[in-house]
Amino acid sequence: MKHDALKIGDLARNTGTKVVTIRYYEKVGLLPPPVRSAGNYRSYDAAALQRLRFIRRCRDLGFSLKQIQELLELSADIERPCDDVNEIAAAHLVEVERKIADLRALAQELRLISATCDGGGTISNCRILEAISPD
Amino acid sequence: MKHDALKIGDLARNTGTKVVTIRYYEKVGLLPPPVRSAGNYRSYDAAALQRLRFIRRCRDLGFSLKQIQELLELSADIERPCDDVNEIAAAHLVEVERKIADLRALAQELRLISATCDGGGTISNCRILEAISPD
DNA sequence: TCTACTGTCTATAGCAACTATAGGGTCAAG
DNA sequence: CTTGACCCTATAGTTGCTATAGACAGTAGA
Repeated sequence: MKHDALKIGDLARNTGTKVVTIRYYEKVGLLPPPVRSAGNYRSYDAAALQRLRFIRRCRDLGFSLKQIQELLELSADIERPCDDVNEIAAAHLVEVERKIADLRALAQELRLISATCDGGGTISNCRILEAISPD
Repeated sequence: MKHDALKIGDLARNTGTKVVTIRYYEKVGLLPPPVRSAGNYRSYDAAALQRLRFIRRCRDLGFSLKQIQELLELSADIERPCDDVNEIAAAHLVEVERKIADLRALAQELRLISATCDGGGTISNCRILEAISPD
């Protein structure tokens, strides 16, 4: 008795993923092709659900599909040192922190630029465009 | 005497843009097609250089090509109210600030996850993978 | 049983903002 | 007159999906 035969739509609802996205994950090799029902429908088991949940969680954490692929491969090989996982996470953190720094500088500049607008003028004497223009 | 006949490579060096990217900007309508030399080379004038500088500056500020297109169209019409420009800049700022907030939450979670690693273990008891896994 | 409706299937094209590659033509210097 | 740096077009690839078309599967009501 297969109590856990899930259709793609069930998987989608259970993980907050769109059906097309699940098929896309399969195409790029993140999800293994599941068995098919008599009517050629994809039929998933609990392991697939678990795997997709992991993928989605990683996506929420900002990992790229490639990084997730690596994490999944690592996690399949229980002999591998844990440090490999930590390395991926740490590298990602560095990247995220760099992005934050960039965006903060950006926001500051945008605030300055916006502050130069006294409103009511026309483009011909727009201070914002001046501020954006180089030189 | 055309003192300002620039080839695409000159434009590239002067703006820190790759040659292919300049051609791409032309294809998508951000840069007008320039006149061509006898040998069919693109020949730019100072105005084109100025325009490309503006585009690159906006890209640095994180504006999308579509937003830049709007800004360029606005700036061509000197009668338009300046508020239109401010609106684009303000909307962009909101977006950037939202992105920063998201990334900060993310970084915090990644730091927590990474902190659970005591190193030297194997995947079989990897705390990071546990931390990432949903449920 | 028919029919309507929802869900699923494949395959293809599109999005942003480029980057890379192939296969050629142009131009200045040695 | 050949080498090398530059330029040309056109096409395909990248990331992570989303959208669309046209067809089949399964279910519930009339």
